[in-house]
Amino acid sequence: MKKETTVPTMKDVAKEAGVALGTVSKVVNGLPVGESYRLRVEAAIEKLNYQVNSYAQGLKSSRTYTAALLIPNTKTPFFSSLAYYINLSLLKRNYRMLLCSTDFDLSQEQEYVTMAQQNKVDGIIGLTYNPNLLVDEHIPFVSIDRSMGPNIPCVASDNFAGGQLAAEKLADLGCKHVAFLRIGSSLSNEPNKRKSGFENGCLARGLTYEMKILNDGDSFEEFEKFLKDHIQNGKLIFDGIFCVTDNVAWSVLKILDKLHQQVPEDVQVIGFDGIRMFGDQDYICSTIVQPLPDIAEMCVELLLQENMMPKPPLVCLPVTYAWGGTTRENFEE
Amino acid sequence: MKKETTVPTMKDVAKEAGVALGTVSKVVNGLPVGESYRLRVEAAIEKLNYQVNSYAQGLKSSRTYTAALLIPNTKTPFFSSLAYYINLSLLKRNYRMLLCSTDFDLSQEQEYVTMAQQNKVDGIIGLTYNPNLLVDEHIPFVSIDRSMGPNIPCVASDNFAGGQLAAEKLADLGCKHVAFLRIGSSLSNEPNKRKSGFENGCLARGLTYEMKILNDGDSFEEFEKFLKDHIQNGKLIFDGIFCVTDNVAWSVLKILDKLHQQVPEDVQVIGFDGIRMFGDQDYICSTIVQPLPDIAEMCVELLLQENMMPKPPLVCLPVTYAWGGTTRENFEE
DNA sequence: TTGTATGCGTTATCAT
DNA sequence: ATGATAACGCATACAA
Repeated sequence: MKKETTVPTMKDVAKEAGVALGTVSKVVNGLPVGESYRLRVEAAIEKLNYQVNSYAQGLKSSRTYTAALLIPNTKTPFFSSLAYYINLSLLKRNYRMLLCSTDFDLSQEQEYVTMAQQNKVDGIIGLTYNPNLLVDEHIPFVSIDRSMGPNIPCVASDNFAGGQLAAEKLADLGCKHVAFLRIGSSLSNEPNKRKSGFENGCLARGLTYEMKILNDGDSFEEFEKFLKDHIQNGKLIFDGIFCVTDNVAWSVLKILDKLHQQVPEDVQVIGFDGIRMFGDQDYICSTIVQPLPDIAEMCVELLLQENMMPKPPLVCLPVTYAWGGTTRENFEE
Repeated sequence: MKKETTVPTMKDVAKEAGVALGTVSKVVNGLPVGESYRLRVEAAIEKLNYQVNSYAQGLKSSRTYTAALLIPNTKTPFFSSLAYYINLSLLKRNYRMLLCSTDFDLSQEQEYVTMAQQNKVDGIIGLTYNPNLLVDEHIPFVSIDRSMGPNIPCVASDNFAGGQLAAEKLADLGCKHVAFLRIGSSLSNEPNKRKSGFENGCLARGLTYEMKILNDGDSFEEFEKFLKDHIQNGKLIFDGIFCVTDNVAWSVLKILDKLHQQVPEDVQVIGFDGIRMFGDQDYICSTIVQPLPDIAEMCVELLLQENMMPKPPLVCLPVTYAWGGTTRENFEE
């Protein structure tokens, strides 16, 4: 009483329908075939519950209709939303998504790329941190947030404009002396431009500013020290703070609370990313929103576009400002 | 000047090394082979930058070392964390993960299952909502949070114990009259047991309670109405509220704030799931924490265990209580 | 239009 | 121990 575990193949279908192998193949692939034959084949497929073996298919065509997404993890809201939208965009084109969490591990990143190249996927979308990442010429690769060379397109938000927008918003809302708080990799990537954009915006709007840039190992307590050092007579000398991410903003909000500074009355805070509670509800803070659906769509588009021709090296997508409770709704003096 | 896009195969390696095809295969698979041969083959592999074609491999062995994860999405914190841990557990066993977001779409769920059965994956882990989901006998399937039949193991938190624990905690913290707020599918699944567990706990500890159970289409405003109706002389008659998820708890907290009820002074709130800010920081509220890493590990273990023998139909994993600011830290009268 | 035959890259079973 | 050869399931060029 052994359970028959063999799955029916095209050959079985052909035998069942009393037609040739090739005919079945044509029916399966929607190629023209005699009506009566088609019906018989379809009946046989139904009867045997036949499914094409995509591995045999892939072996022939070297197309797998699968793309790999390399991101650090899916726990962090930004990455998990990104994964969500990229999955959606891939699905729209009938592609499946292989998810590869790298946990910021550089060698893991390389391993995944190598793995992905073993003909398992048609292309890779990667948000990676390994500056020496080796990726084969032959496999389509699209990078997020970091330029990886002339032949690999990079998709990102317009981080510079985002920084600028933050400065402008703070100015619009009445700020005079602001701060920029940053933590991040020493790696050269697109999000680093938030700083320059912010400086630019401050200069343009006559805001004076100070910066606190944490090193890789530092904890958020450094921010607390920094802010504490800038309190005079119980009052923070900044009336606006731009944080490099919503996560930083959120930590800063906790610190400000501890230091008895009212937000947004005493000091207004703007973050970056556009993280929402539970993925789709309120914003955590006032923020510069990254256009995740657009980023995803662009990545997939670039990855799958047939003509390898003119792939742009860098695509920056427009960001928007969203109010999230940590800035004034309107400026009234 | 056409770019040669063909990838080297075993045959190329064999030719390069001057050995037979089979020998290369053995080297690649770590089978015993003459030392000098091995070195020559390895050199050739290195030189040609050869990678095994996993599709050809899969065609032979019908093992793909890939599992599919079916979840509604990766935007919601609970699902995205789940995906993260399952990915980790799979990786530990050298399995890759195909991510399938179903968006709660029942037909989409079925489509994914069918797709997954096309020999693309060795097994499926699914958190699904389609009561009529058809899954082939031949493919290993592990369900999360919902029993799907005698042959499909189901892994879940001990939801009943979780509900009970919530009641006990509220009792321990001095509550007398509490409420249970629930929203969820009418589908029969494990999380539904939170209610029974809570009732059970209330009875055991002499708590009186009321319930508000929303229907599928209802909005959270129903909760607001319910709570407003239970305010007497400006004071809520409940001193404790158990919410079926952290998401509900969070909405309830906003409502309570609007109704000028102090948390946890006037009323204590406990959620369920153990969602943290940014995936790994503070809890959103006091909560019953689901053991996601254990759930993931158990799912993968059950999915990949070789001997198909005695798969338990239902595995319930222990939950814990975590303080998250919406309950008192200790009970003092 | 339909059937037949070959090859995709790998593994495994043979002889050698 | 190594080399040749036959499958694996499908697609396709070619013959009927």
